[in-house]
Amino acid sequence: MTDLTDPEKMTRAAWLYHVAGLNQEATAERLGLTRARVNKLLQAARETGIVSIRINERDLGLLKVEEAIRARFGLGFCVATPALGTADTDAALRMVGVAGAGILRERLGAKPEAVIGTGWGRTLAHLSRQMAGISAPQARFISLMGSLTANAAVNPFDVVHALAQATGGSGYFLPVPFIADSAGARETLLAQQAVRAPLALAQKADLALISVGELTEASLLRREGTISARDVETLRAAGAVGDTNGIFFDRSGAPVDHPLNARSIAVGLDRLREMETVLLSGGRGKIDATRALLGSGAIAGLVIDGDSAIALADAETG
Amino acid sequence: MTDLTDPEKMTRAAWLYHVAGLNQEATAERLGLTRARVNKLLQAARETGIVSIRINERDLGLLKVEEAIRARFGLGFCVATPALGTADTDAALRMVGVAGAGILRERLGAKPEAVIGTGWGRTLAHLSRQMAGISAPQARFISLMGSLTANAAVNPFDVVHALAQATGGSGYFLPVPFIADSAGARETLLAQQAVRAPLALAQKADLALISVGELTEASLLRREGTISARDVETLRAAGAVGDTNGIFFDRSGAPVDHPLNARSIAVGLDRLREMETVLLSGGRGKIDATRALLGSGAIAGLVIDGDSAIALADAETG
DNA sequence: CAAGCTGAGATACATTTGTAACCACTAGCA
DNA sequence: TGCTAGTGGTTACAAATGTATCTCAGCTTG
Repeated sequence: MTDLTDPEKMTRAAWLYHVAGLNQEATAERLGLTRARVNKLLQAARETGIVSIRINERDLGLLKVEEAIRARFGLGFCVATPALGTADTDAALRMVGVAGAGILRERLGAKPEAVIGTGWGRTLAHLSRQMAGISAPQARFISLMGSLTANAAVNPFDVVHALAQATGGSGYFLPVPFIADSAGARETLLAQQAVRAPLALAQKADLALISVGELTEASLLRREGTISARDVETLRAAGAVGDTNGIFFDRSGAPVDHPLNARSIAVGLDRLREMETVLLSGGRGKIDATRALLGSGAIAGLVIDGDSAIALADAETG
Repeated sequence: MTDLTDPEKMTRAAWLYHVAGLNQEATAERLGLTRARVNKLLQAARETGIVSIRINERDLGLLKVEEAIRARFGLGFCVATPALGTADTDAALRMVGVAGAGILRERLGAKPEAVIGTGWGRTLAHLSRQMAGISAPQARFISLMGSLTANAAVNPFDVVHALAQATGGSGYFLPVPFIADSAGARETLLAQQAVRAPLALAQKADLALISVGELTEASLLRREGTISARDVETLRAAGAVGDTNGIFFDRSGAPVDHPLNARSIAVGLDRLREMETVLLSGGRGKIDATRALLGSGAIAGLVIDGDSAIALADAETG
C-alpha cells in the first residue's frame, strides 16, 4: 500500500495539520515522513474527501450565481444585486443602476482621464444619478448612439449630461437621430464632420456602459414610438430577440439582417468587443435578450439584478 | 461595520478562496481589497466558524483506551482524539472541540429540535466554531450557567451565540452573573422572571456540553479574575479539585461545602445527571479534575484528547 | 542476475501565505 | 481647530507551502 492511498495516513496527517494546528514540517516529523510526502498526503486527503471544508453559506449572497454566470459566458466579472424575490422591475433597475455606478466610480478612481461611453435607458439614467460627489474633471462621457429621440424625457444626452455634471467632466453626444430615416440618410449623417469627431471618440472609449432592451410591445423603444408595431413584427421575423443601442440581435447575439439595423446610428458590437463593455441588465423581462447579448462575446462585465441572475443561472445550468 | 466583522465579506472571501480555488491575491482582486485584508478576512472566517474543516474518519488506535475509560466510569461513550505525544494544550483543546462538534452535529441530525445546554471555556469556544453549514433552525442553545463575566472575551454567551449563528437556531442565556456577590443575591437573581424562564429551559436540555476546570492559579477562572487567590486556597482546603460551570467539586465529584458554591449560578450536577451530559476535556492539566467529575456519575459521555486519555487510562488500570 | 519500475527521500526553488511596520483617511470630540 | 482612535491601504519581509528534479532501494520480470 502506498502512502498516498492509505486513508489512515491521510487521516492522521489531516488531524495533525488541520486540527492540531501543526505545520507540514512538524506533521512530517511527527509521522516520520518528509514534508513533501505530508504535503501530498494532505492534498490527497482533500481530494478524496477525507477532509472537507464547509462554509456557512447564509451570508454568501449570490456569489455562487455570479460565478456561474461569469464562467458560463466568459465574463471578466458579474455583479448581482441582492435578490428581492419579487418581479419589481423598478427596484431592479434602481439597484442595477446603483451597482453600475459603483463600478464606474471605481474605474474613474483608477483612471481619472477615462473616456466613458454610455448607452441609453432607465438603468443608465439611474446610474447617472448616483455619481454625486465623485470628482473626475478630466473624464469624458460620450453617448455610444444617436441622441435625438422624439421624446426627450430619457435620452442618451440626458445620461451624458448628468454624468458630466456630477463629476465635473465633459460630456459629448452624437448630434444625430438614434435611428435615421434611411440607410442613405445614415451614411450622410455619419459623414458630417460634427458627427465624425465624437463618433471617433466614442469608438475609443475605455469603458462602455450599455443596457439591453427586449423586443416586445412593452419595450422602451416601442413605448417611445421610436419603432412601430410593424417593426417589431418584422424584427421578430428576422430572428431578433432584443437590442442594445438600437442594434437588434438574434438569439446568438449576432445583429439581424433587417432594415432597421442599417439605419441605427451607434457604436457597433465589434467595437464594443474591443473596449471594456459592461452590460447593465435589470428586470426579469430582459433575461432572454441579456443571455443573447452575453453570447455575442462583446460583453466584458455584467451587472444584473439578483432575481434575474438566479433565473439566468438556473436556465443555463439546471 | 468593519470589514473584519462583516460576515458577508468573510463568507465571500472564504468561498472564492476555498471553493473557487482562487489564491488570496486573486480573491483580493475580485473583491476589490488588498491581499492582506483578504488574509485577515480568511482568518476571521475560520475563527468565527464561518468556515470549518471536517475530517472524515477517526484515527484508529485509541479504541482500547477509550473502551477502558468508558467501562471504568460507566460512560455511554468515550471518544479520544489522536495522541500527539506532546503537552500542547492549545492543540488538545482544538481537537477536543472538533470532536465535540462532531457529536453535536450527530445529535442535531437525529433530533433537529433539540435543546442544547452549554458550558463555558475555550474548548466550547472551539466547538462552537466548528458547526459551519449545519442547519438546525429549530434547535435551541442555552447557557447552563450565568453568562456575565468581567472579561467578555470568552463567555457562555459567545458560545451560545456562535452556535445559534452557525445553525440558524435560537440562542438563550441566563442574564445573570456567573457568580453572584452573595448567596442572598443569588436567590434574588434566581427569582427574577427573566431568569426563571431560561433556567427552566436549561434544566430540561436534551444534551449538555460541558467542560471542566482544574483548580490552580493557571485555571481560566483564576486568570479571568473571577475568583481570587484566596478563593483558590479556601476551596482547596475544602477539598475541591476542580469545577464545572462554576460548581466546585472534590475528588469524588461531589460539590464541596464552600461559600462560592452557594453563590454560583448554574444548572447543578443533579440536573446534569438527568440529561445526556457530555464532558469535553482537553489538556493534561485537567486529568485530575476530569477523573473526579467522571466519578460524580453525572457524565454520560466523554470527549478527551488522546494524550490525556492514555494518561487517565494508565492511572486507572495500571 | 540485470534491466526496468515504482515509491519515497533529498534537495532546491518558486510561489503563496502570514505578519508586522508604517501611512492615510475619517469620524467623533474636546 | 486640532486630537485621537479606529480602520484599512501599502510595503516589505519571513515563514510556509507547492512542485519539480534527482537519487536510491526494493521489487518485478524476463
